[in-house]
Amino acid sequence: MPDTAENQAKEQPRRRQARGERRIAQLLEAAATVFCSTGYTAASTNAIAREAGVSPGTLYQFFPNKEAIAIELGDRLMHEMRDTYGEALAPIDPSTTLEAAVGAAVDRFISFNCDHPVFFALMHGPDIPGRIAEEHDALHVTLLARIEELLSSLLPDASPADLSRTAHMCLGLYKAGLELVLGHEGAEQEAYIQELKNVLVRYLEPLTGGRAGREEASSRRTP
Amino acid sequence: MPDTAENQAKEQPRRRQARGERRIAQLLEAAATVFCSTGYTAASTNAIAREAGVSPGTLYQFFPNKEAIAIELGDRLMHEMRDTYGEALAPIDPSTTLEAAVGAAVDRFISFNCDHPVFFALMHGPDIPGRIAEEHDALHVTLLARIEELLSSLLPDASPADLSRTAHMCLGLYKAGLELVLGHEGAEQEAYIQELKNVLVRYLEPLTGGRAGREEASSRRTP
DNA sequence: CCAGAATGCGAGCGGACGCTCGCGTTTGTC
DNA sequence: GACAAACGCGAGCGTCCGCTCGCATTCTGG
Repeated sequence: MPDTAENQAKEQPRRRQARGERRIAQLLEAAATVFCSTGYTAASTNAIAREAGVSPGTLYQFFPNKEAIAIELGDRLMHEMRDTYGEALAPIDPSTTLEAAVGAAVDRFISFNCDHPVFFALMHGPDIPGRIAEEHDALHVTLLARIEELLSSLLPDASPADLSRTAHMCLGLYKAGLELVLGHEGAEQEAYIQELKNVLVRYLEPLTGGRAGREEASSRRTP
Repeated sequence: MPDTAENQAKEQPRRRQARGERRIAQLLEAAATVFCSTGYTAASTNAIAREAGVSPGTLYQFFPNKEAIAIELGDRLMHEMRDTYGEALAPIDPSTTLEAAVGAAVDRFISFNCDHPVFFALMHGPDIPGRIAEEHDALHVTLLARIEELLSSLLPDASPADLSRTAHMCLGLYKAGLELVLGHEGAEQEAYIQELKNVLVRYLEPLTGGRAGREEASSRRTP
């Protein structure tokens, strides 16, 4: 069964011109701006269209409804996020310090969230509709699994329940730190990043029993 | 100038019957339920009235608008909160352990938030209108000042900027832990409370330089 | 017991917002 | 150049929701 017009109704039911792709990118960028400043529910499709400099009708030429805009935006962010956290959490190099590992992971995640503030806005609102929440949960679960995997190499004698709880704590602590980091700029922002790293390192350090890294007493005070 | 009908227009412009006070309490309770399950913006006044078993008109007999409901609810929570955190953060007893001080404060705050889940719902939504955000900010600032005061006795040689940053971190960490605590029940919830305490103690311990409490190496592992 | 105030009701107003529809314009294809 | 399809527009439809209004019922002071 080759690609007839009927059976691919869900994939690309419509042939896009280059202009259309540009409009889509433009609309997604505008949506990101509006979502960032007002949140998902409070953002009106008319406002998004206005921000993009097009009419409401044009917006609905490319998106079936408001939710689809957030879905598509979320999808694209997810892909970038997967790349980023792939880089951020992949190396389980046992020769590195806990401090260095945490520092690298935090730096990558923070830079991603600073580059895409809409990610935080979309994932933080309690008002997001079903589909986005599902995707968020999916990413959340994947992230937790990855963190658990990393932690298991640091804490081989922890029970699965403890491991899961510790992973949840790490992610929650990161989110809390992220909020503070995004709320400041320049030197103060850098200071909060360092504090976040301190929190994570000091939280995890006593759990390792001196297994990871050579220097144990190196993260005492912020220089 | 005694209380004529004109000059007290903003205080009690209307004499309430006992029935009215009951209705108000009933409506606030219903509002708390609805706010908890759907958030502020998504909550409709008709839904609140329905939850309370009264008509929309009756609701507007006692509240001028939707915002006023949240304001009043917020005000009552604020008062209870002030009492609670007054108890929770008041004793700066220098003879107690850092661990004990953190543990006591966390326990009191957690129990307050568990008793009034709507507090978390109202304070966490990014959709809250002006007045509530103001009150939230006011409480936030007061809390931070209180935490800073406590920290200054623990870290006498820290700069004001460091003190403020540390206080912000502590509050952020607490919020993160609270979210996890509220998301679990029973033994798992208790475990998260303990983890939250561990995070705070381990974060603050290295900063004290061994000033508070007798035992320094007592909070290593969760029993 | 009665006048007036407080309480209670629910249909419905006004406006905002998601989304549609008809029609004109641009672009790709032969 | 001609035809179809994709693009673009903006007035406006349907709906939902905060809130009002007129009227009935219950309470309270004198």
